[in-house]
Amino acid sequence: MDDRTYTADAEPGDHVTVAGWAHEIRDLGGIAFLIVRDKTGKIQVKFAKDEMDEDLVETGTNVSRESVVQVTGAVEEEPRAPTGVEVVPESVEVVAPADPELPLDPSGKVDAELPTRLDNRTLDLRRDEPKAIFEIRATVLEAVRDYFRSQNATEINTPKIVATGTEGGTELFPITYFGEEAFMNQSPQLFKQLMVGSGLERVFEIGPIFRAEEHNTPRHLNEATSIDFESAFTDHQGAMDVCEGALKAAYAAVAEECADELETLGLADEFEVPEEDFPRLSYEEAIERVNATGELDEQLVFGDDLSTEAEKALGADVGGHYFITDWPSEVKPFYIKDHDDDESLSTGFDMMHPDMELVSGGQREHRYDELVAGFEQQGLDPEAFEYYTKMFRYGMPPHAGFGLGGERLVMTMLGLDNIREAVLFPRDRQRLSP
RNA sequence: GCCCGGGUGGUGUAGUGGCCCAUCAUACAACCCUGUCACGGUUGUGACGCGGGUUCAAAUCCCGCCUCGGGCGCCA
Repeated sequence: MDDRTYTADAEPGDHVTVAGWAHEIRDLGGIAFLIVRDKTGKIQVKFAKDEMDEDLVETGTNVSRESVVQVTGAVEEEPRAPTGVEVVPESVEVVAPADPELPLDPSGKVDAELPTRLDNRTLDLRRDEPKAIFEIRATVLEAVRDYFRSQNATEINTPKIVATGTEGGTELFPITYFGEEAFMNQSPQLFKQLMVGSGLERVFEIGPIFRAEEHNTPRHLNEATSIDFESAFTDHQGAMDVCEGALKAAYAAVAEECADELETLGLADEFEVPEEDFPRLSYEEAIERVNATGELDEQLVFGDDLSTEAEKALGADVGGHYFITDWPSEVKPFYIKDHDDDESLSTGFDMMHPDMELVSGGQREHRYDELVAGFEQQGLDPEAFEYYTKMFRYGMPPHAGFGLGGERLVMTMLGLDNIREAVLFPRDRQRLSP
């Protein structure tokens, strides 16, 4: 089967073997057409009943839809065929038959709802639109990886099974580890920080994170892909620069390499690579701007977190990606450093898409005494994190970084209405299988 | 965690007390059709999430369960 020809590569005059799925069979009486679909597209196979071997015609026109078929024959130019060429078959083999009743219709004549599609993801991904999303997702991940490498960062992989949580706050999935209590990690935060104090200095990781929150929204997952970056000898401004660069690199790569996929998703005309610098609004400016929109019933005051409603009002007002900086210290976790000249303000930042939060980052607290004090202030036991705090006693440089939600990046980039569209097999409150 | 809203053939739907042994599309089966490209035509197959209740009468109203989606909180 290695010598098969992709349907997109079949040229008139070629003698080929194409293999793929029976997309559709149209029997017009004396003539019938079998449409074979593969990764690259579709090609029509013609059966002229009077002129061809009866068994051949029988096999070719009685295949059930979505069966795997292999067709060998001559490729002919044919203006009446959908792609301008068609295969005149010499042999047709049903490699793997499909049951006639399909749980969803890959030809797209009848829509299926998301849960049905996720239950039958394999069949769903025979359709062009979901397939395009994952081709684009792969391009996004490749682009950010290349970008981080160009920024002299080293790719790392940190443990997903851990003894203690990262920030204490969010719910963790407990597991049993050889009889001991353990958890699925909610973030590589602490480990990537340990690495900036190592000889690697500047690192990134693209990997899964696990959060046991029982939220049920179109923008949350219980297993998500986190795109993390952390660097020694930089501050929150430097981290924001890299964050912005990574996001722009992802958009640029998709614009450059995924024209067909964008076309499939109906985004060819509207897709834009952000060119301008992302505005960096301080938290204080942000709440003032939200209040000025008049969209909210109650005015925000300093110290309030931004509600979903507030985020949307601000996003609509700004109209593109932007940062919110200088958050009040108390709303950010202990490992975020406060400003030296104003301890009530942190160096934490969020990067926002007009529709939702994409990134959270900041300069980290690298001073041992302050870090341990931070643990205590948040009611956490520094002893439990000794593996982490200890390393701050042996020369931990100033550093900063961020975490970017991979699925949210793809979701906002493509205007998907549900984050589950951006994961092959999403894990959410209701879904553990497939 | 709190609060809403749903579950009707394989898939997607219509149907708010009798007009429903349930509509339409697609699928599937059979037949007809020599250029389809959502092929077309004829005939047929196939469903009210589960349990209880109200009523002369329940897909439709009520209760419980199961299950799914969404909003908020929180976050990436």
